[in-house]
Amino acid sequence: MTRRPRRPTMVDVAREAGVALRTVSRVVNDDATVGAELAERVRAAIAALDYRPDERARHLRLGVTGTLGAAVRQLSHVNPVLRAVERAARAAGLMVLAASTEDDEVLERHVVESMCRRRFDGIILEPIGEDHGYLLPELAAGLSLVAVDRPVLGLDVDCVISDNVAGIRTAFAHLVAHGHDRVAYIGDDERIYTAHERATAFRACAAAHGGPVDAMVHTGRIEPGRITSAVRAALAGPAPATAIVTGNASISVEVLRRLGADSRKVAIVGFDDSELATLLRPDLTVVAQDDTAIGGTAIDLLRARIADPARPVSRVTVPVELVRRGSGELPPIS
Amino acid sequence: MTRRPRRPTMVDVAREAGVALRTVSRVVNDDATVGAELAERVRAAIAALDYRPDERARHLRLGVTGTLGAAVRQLSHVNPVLRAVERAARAAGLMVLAASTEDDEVLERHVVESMCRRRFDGIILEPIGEDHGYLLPELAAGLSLVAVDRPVLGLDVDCVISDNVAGIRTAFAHLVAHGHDRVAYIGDDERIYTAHERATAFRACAAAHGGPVDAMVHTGRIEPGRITSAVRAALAGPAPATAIVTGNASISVEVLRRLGADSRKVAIVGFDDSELATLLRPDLTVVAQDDTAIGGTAIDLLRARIADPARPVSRVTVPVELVRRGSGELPPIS
DNA sequence: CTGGACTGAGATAACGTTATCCCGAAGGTA
DNA sequence: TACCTTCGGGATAACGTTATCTCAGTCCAG
Repeated sequence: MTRRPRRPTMVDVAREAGVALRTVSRVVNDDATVGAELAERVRAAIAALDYRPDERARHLRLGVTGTLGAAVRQLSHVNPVLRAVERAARAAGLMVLAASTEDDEVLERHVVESMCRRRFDGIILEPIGEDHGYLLPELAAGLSLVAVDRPVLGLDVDCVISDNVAGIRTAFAHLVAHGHDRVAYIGDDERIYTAHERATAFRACAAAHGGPVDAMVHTGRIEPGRITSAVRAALAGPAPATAIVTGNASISVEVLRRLGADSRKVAIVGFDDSELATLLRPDLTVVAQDDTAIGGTAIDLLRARIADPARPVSRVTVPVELVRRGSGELPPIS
Repeated sequence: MTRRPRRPTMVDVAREAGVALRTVSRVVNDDATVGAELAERVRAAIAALDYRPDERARHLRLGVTGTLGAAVRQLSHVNPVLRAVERAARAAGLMVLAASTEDDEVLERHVVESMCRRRFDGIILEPIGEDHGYLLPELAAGLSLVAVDRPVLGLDVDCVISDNVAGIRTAFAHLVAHGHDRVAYIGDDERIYTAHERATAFRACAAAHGGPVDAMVHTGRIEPGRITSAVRAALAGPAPATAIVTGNASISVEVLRRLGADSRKVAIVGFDDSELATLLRPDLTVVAQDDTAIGGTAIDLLRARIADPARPVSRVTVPVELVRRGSGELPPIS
């Protein structure tokens, strides 16, 4: 008795049913050209042997795998876009298999190359880092890739991104409309593309509105100490900010953590919606991304790219929406 | 010119280098039995053609894919166990590819069967629902599977689960030690195995401690209305609870949302740690699962199962830990 | 010198599918 | 009856790897 029993193959089924290999294949693929009686015999043999087709062989022969890869920063983090991607792909009859890049350039490369070697039909990537040169030969060899959330720097690749500039503008204008004159921005490390784009947009708003710019913008890595000092700096001095715009959901959490009970005294508009937004009093006003649209568009672009590798590259910008919940409507207290 | 250029294969490399196919394979696999000069020529050809091995063919030939599947409830939810699984697998040189089951039995089956047809070496599953009969033929055919978080009901399958009973006991004892006599439990739908196990453990604690049991236990689906009435019921009446144990992280959030400012008046111990736990005042005392141990053990079990399909099934229980943060140390207020 | 052990590299057969051909039987018409 | 078409179904060749042989050489002992 062998330890791991060899799985039955089409040959086994064919022998069991007393037909040719090709006929089994026909039955499995619902080919109409096989007689009813034979088809029944084949199906019986399949059931008897508990035959399961081997997709590896199928994919090898077909050339196509019906599988999309998703290389995201952290699988185990909240990622509504990934959920939308899965759903859209499922609706299109494609399977999405995901892996984490853990914000590590080396790991990202490893993951993407693994997916390429496995000949996934296409890849959805949340790109990290600056150097994506390793993608060049893969793209040349026919890899279909769509970047999400950020573009692939230096490469002409399809991507779908939120309208960060409009989001920041909306947040800023909203606070100004509620009487705020001194608005601070606390954001993530500007080496991250999205963070940089948002910070830059904020600087432009602040400059256009008049008043100090650099003194109101605090960006850098998400570390407890940095956030604490950023909050302190924003709210201190002779002309403290009366409102804060935060650069993403994690920053919002950290800022709220620092503010504690003081969060009622300063107006806040956060970028990115999150579960916590409705946990606090007042609830958090946010600039929400349209996750469903982003995920759906990503799958659309990827399918189009797979269907026609020569089609022109498209970079889609998805609108964002201001969700008023109270924290952004507080009046200035000085 | 063809639209999608055929990727170069080993045959192409062999022709380019003027060697036999087998020699290319040897070079790719770092076989020492190939002369330095030839190896160099082959490597040059590989670089010139931008050759990338096709894992599909490799896996088909080898019989093994070096790939583990993870079928989890929601990819895009916080899931520290999944992260630990990925890391442990990576350390073992295996790739983890994950997909969501979305708490849908039909989808779970679809995902697992897809992974089986792709001949993944093994699968980590967060089982949902009651009927996992579809797994039987797969297991018989040699599928290696490890269940995480909950067992596969009715099937004798490896699994690794947190010590829910000990966790509830610890939480209960902790509150009693801080002077609480009337402790309520608000938990998830008991059709979910984990929820049922925790609720049952709580009932046992309450019964052992004396006093009402059923009146203190509120379980059901996570819906705003239900949580609201559960909280109200727990804190109302002639003998209101002075402390609450919550059944999981989502319940904790919802309960805290309902309590609002009142959260300072009732002691709370939550099951599952989460990011929000340190957002509020006082911070949330929780029974934390050892995610790293769970994920690591799951991979260990899976690898052992793959190596020896005949080994006895093991069901591992991982200890939990009480993390004191303030909310569980509040004195009773009546 | 010659025979055997060793060594590097080439033919070739798998792995489990699908697709291309081809053939034999049935049916219809001249 | 002979011929042409139709159609179900069987050989067999891919798909791109790896593994098992086999076989020329080279080197050294007898």
